[in-house]
Amino acid sequence: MTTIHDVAALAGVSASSVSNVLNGRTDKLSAKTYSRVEAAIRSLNFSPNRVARQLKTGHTSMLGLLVPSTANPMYGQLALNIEAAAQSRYGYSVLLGNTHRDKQQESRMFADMLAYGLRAVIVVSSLADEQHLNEAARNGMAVVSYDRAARHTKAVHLSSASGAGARVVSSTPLSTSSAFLHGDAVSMSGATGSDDVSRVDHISPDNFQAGYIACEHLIDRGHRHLAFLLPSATTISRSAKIAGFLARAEEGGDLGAPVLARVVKAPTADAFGDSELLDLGAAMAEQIAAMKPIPTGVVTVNDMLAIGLMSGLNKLKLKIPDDISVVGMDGLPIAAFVNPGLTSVAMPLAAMAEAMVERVIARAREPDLPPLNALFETSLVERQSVMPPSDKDGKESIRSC
Amino acid sequence: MTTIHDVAALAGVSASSVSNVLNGRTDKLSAKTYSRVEAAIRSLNFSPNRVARQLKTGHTSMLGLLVPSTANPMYGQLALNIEAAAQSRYGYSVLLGNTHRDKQQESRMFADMLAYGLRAVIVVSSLADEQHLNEAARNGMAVVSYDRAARHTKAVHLSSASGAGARVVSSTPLSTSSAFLHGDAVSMSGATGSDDVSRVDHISPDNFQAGYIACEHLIDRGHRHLAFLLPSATTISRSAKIAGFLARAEEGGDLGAPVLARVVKAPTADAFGDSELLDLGAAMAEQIAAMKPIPTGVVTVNDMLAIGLMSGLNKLKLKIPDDISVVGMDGLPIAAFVNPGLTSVAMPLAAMAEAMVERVIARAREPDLPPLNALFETSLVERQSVMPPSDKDGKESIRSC
DNA sequence: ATGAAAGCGCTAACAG
DNA sequence: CTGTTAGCGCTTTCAT
Repeated sequence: MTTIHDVAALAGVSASSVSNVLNGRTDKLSAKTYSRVEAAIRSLNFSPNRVARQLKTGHTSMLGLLVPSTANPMYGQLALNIEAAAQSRYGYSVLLGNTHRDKQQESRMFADMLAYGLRAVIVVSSLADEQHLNEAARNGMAVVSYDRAARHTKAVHLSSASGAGARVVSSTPLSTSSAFLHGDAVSMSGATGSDDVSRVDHISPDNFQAGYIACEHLIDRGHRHLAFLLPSATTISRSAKIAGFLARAEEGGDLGAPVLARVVKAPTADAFGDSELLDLGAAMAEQIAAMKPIPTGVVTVNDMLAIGLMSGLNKLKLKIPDDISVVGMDGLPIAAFVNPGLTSVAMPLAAMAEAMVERVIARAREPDLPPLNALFETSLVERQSVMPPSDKDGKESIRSC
Repeated sequence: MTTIHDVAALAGVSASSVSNVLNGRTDKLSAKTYSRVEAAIRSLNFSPNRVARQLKTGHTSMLGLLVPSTANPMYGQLALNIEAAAQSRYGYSVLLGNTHRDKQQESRMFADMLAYGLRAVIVVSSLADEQHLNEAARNGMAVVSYDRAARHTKAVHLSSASGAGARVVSSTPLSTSSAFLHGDAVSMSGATGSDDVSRVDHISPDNFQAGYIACEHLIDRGHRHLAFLLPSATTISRSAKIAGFLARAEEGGDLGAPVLARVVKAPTADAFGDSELLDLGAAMAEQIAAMKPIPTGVVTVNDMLAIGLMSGLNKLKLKIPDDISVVGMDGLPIAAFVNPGLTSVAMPLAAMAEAMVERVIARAREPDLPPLNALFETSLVERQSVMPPSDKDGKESIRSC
């Protein structure tokens, strides 16, 4: 391995001069020395050892990324977007960890990253508890958390360098029943005192809004018997989605027609992780089918679950959307290619990815930034999995061939 | 940040003793000193700085992973499996890079990883050219390449620690027309002399076999007009799949009935990457529909392309499998959940991931290992996207309701 | 404008 | 058994 000293020797200067060239300190060298050193660097094809540099400066261009599972296309896509933004805009590389939403693993990975000298990590929604995140932040990590609705958010506009129309909204516009959200979110800080302000930044789709929109779409199409489907593990984002869903349901249909809205969770014993959402959705079809009255419209907490559910329902001879309408959340590309195409609430993934990268790097540089809680707008993308219910009770309809 | 010296001070010993404890050199310390140091470590919650350690030893527990795009569930899954194996079996972390099959990016990422002191990287099939991989290997990297069929393979049995039934076969059993494979693969080494033995290890599904199996399945079901669909960019693995496909087609059907087999590539101008395979498949439906005679069975180079294709065909009023049968390759979980379920040639992903991790770490430790070329068996998983053709010419059939 | 020297936190001879 | 010493490759005062 060629070192800075080899370059120095070849150029006939000292190591410090080479270092100065490497760091672009044009002012500290004569033009001729500078170019002589440059030539030496090129001719040796020298590239400085980042480890040595990091040991000296304490800085590294590496950022941590913790997701539940890259096997879930949602997180695969997110990882792609984050890596692209980090790489192209800041020259950062990403160290990846799959947490499976396991707190042990997550903590261990944080520790690893800390030991590697990383100062910036992006974490995707783990369980409700946020203590380990705060701890990492206290240890000098810049951490931005994805998919955790903030508690008391004011409208915020993100001054993104790319500024690509990423609009950030507060959760209040839809706050009709935001007490639900807040009531639930109270448990978020766990044991920490209420004034132990979180040192982690939050960037998230507006999950309350997503639940609200999904529910509203079904109601607008005439559905009155609704269900919200999710895995057993509770997360902040899932709670917010439920809250939005229920809030809209409470508002009722036309002329205040009552809407029956139920939340159905997988059995707590379910052994499905984020890599097995499809199987879980399929398995839960029976649970839906057994409900009385059977819901005519169901919204799922994410697209993979919806796709699994549709398949399971199909096996049970329940047709989508004829017998049951389904709306997912995520807006995955693949959702357009299942049959029928899945109507879904899309999240602005690329914009959020950029915002997270920008933010985590900014905070690593400037730890005393005021905390950010940014909620990104979601939007409904309509496909073929929703239609009006065949009759008011959601009984199976008779269709002619 | 607490250092080894803080620990040493607290325990009343020297830094070296602490170091010895950290590295488990029980023999070099008295039992009592050892436990005193351990106590100090615990009480300070000390964790050694890996950067400093790496600078000193030259070793890091980080491995590089280069994939085309984690947005393709195939690679998202692979990333998950690799990270899991690396982490749980060796305590390694994974530095991720999305290459988009771009040689520039790939080379830059290799350089980055080298600068970070990584000594092990796993790369997924980039374009045909392998020079940059060899160069990295020459620079002291252990590189294992995924999804590149080896040229002159002898049967190899992988002595995997997990040994979970991962059977490794050579490509020769199916070599009826392996000349095709070899002829194509000749371009693989590019400008390097033939004796410049590749220093990179190869682990791959048996792509020739996969193509062969897919074709055979269609032929067995009575199809005689076949097509093989793929993106414009040529890779080693794609060539091998085509070769297997054509080889089986040449063998013909029952009693030597001739089989018409055509290869259809996306227009070279296509702007679709690994993140847009679904769209590409959908877009290529027209190409298929316009073929004369129209194929009754098509196999695609991967599942995402197949799923896109089915959707596109569907829009063209061509029913799957009634009008056209489709078989994909990869065996993605999601393929079971589209409608109809996609018949696909599955690759033993987890086993390959483990083999790659094991191998890349082994070679990093022992650079002079003989090169490995392991081909893993593929297998057909039947779902609902294949049925016998409705008539010999593949004309659209009339179905009664 | 340039170089000498110190040191980031750790490990590994080598002495004692 | 334990401590002293040197040094991994780089950056950064501080003299010159």
